[in-house]
Amino acid sequence: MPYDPRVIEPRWQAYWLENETFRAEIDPSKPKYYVLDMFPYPSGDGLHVGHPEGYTATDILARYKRMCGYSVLHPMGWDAFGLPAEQYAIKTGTHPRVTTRRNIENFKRQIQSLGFSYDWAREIDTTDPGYVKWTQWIFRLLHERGLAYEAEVPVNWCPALGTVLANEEVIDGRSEIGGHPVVRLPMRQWMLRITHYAERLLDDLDELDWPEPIKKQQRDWIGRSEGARVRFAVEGHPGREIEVFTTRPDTLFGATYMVLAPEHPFVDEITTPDRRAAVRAYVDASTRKSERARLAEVKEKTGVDTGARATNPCTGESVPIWIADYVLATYGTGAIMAVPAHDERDYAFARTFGLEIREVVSGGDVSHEAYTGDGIAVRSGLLDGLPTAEAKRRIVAWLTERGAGEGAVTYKLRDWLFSRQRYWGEPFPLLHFDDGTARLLRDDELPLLLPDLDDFRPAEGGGTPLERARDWIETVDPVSGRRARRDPNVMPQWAGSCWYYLRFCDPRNEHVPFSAEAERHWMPVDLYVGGAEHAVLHLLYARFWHKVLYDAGLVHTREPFRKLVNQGMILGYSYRYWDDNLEDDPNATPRCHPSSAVRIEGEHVVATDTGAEVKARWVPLQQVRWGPDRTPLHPTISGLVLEEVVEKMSKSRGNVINPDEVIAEYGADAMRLYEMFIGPLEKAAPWSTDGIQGVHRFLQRTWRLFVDEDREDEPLRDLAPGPGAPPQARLVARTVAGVTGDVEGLAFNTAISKLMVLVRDVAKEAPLARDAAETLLRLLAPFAPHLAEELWRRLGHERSIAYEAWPVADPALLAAETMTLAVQVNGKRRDEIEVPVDASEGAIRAAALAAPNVVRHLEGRTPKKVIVVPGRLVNVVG
RNA sequence: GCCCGGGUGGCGAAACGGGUAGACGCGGGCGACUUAAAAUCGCCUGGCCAUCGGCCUUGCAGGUUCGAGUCCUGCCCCGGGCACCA
Repeated sequence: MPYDPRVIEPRWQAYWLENETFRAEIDPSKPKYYVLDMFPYPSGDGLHVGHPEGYTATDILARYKRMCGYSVLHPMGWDAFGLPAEQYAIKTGTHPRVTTRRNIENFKRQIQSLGFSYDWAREIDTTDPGYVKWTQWIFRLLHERGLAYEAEVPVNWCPALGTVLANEEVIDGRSEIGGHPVVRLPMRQWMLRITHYAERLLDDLDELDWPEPIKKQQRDWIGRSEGARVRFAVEGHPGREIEVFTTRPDTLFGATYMVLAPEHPFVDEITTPDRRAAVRAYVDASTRKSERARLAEVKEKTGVDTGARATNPCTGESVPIWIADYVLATYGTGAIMAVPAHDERDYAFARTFGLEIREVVSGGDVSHEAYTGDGIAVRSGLLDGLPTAEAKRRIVAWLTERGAGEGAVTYKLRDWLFSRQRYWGEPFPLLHFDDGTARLLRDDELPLLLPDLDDFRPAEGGGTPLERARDWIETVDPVSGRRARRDPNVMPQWAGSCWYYLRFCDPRNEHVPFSAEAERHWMPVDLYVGGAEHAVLHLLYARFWHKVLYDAGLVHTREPFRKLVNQGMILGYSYRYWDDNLEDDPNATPRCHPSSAVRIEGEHVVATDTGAEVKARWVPLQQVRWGPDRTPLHPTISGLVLEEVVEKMSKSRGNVINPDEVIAEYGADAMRLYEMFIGPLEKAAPWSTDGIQGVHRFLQRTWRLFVDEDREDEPLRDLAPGPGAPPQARLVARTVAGVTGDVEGLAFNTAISKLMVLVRDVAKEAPLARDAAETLLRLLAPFAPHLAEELWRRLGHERSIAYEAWPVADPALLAAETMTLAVQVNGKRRDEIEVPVDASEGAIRAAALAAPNVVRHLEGRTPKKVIVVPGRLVNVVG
């Protein structure tokens, strides 16, 4: 039979499942390796070709490590709470549980059809009551440790989604999901005190083998600033002091006014009667203003004078106190000392309102811009003549001595807003009483499950969906018999993904979230692969929970993920043209234009000939007609040339590739191979329908290397016993060494190219030897496991190839007898020489100078210098 | 605006401490097999000039070096992150 993945792949997938080939077991005699994928949200669209990229990479490594003798933990599960199932429920009335179950089944079928070596006995679903129980248990732990609290905070309210969002989920004043407008509103919410862990979250990044840009993003997000807190007495309000945070205490002598955030608690109290109306109007306006509106006005500073004044602790000078929304209530102390000469924002503000700009650090020209660099302190009393660093030290000591301030560290990181006004999430495991107290549920009361609803919209009057379940919300505490209310909020989707990697260690435990034994054996995760979009969100939250669990003695490592790799996105080719049917009228007969006949004019795109505005249209990949020279053409409009664009796959662009179709046509092994061959794992690259042909041919060629398709009964080819001819054995050894190095370095694309060379050349000169054949299959097994298993079986092996030993290259075979050296004359390659590997430098030099093209290019000159680079080349300078 | 990545053939890419630029694959060309096509196999395929051969070429312009895709300086373009954080 010719190579037919449709027959052999399902057969081996069934074999692996039946035999539990990939069951992970604690085996103290072996080193362990935990290789983890970021588990997916099982969406209704099913898998797209982007998912299997990371999954294939981790699978290759898992299979490789098993063959190297590791006990490998390689699990898969579902991050199954989330918005889409809930929105689908609102539209159709289908319970999210039903949608979720259906989507999981589809995802699982698709993932299994790729032949990944997951231990399915460890499958996790974050919506499963057996999992929710422990997510709630960990929330209780956070609460017990003082890390969960309720607070009335200004939140990011998204009216379209009907919920609040974490700061991290708001991009440019719009929701990350859907791009809906977000406004600031004060609301009572659950918060997690991630800020308590800011320092450790920052410091422990150093020990992690993560991409530097990701670490930097986390460092920037945490945003540590070193400086000082300084207290300014408010005049006429004895005992009242405004505390500010500054990174430049050395500029204190240049503080010519102060600014409070409009939300600052002192505003009402200190505002003078004549300023009250103006201040109140400004505060009202700025609370109503959306984050987006505030952002749009960054260049124009606004603010009002409160009429109050404060005393500069250094100069004793009286300075005015203003309020302005360029000072953020949520950072530092919500108040600043303004030093317009040395801060760009204060400078702009001072210019707008005619406030004094006083230079206290030399080095710039403050008459036309703020000078923010270091310099020598001037007009600063005790600091005069000191460089910036020294001046900072001196003034902090001075302030500390007088009790007017002290050195301080501040972070940009805010506490984590942890409640959502939604249905499909984990309920908070506690009861609220009328007196404002609350009781966390005990172990035997967990999990607290969601009530059933048939309407999942927010309740009337601004309530959450859960408030529709009156008899669930209104209850009686079985412990005290008191009337109680359940919390109407649910946890955000991040909750489940904050600890799933721990549950994978011991997924069916009913008594604890995971046993100490399992955690101690498997943790930390040795390799974690997923998309870079989780750089701050998931990865920061999970690290935070992990540290809390560490402090509680439940895990033994400070960090959960030792090595992190971000796979690049798989992009798609889309095909574009333009028409003037701006209203999308289905009955219109629009004028169509190729991209070569339009131009961009500001925000709009117009046709070059008429100047009429046009709109982009996409032709789905399957409908594109191919002209001569592979020119993409519109399927029906003759002569309309389409523009090929590489972009993110999306339904609207018609460039989505369905893995099911790829597998049906080429098989899972080809799909796996192509996903890896397309380029380096970390890099984004477009999926090419032609490209997969190349790896498919490689698999067919491999098949024919073993199976004689020309004969009627298609037998296995005769294999020469033993290691084969020396050149063959050397090629095999070189490939073993190369592929091993590439796999260790996650360079799967080059590993595959080396396998291609091996298959191409291994039987070129001599018939295939048995040792070479078996080594080839073992090298291929992690990449194309179905084909490798099938041929391994046909070679007469009873057991799966999955636990065969990974081959080791014989060093004797790696060493060649002669080597070819390039010879350059004045840096340009002119000839090459063949010399024994152990040739002396003198012999190499002589051979190089004797090479015909070298003689010719030297034109009789005596070489000034001959550089011999061992094993590489010779450069003759003359 | 600031901070990260990244620019190498028609395309995806390779080149691991500066040492033969373009491995491997796609696409393309030529040939073999075939009544024919597909499949398969073999050869060629960075550009320019050419008889031997030579010149140019890793976004652009410089520099260091016997030698630069790789190191340094300045600039251009693309992708991502942050965005009044005092």
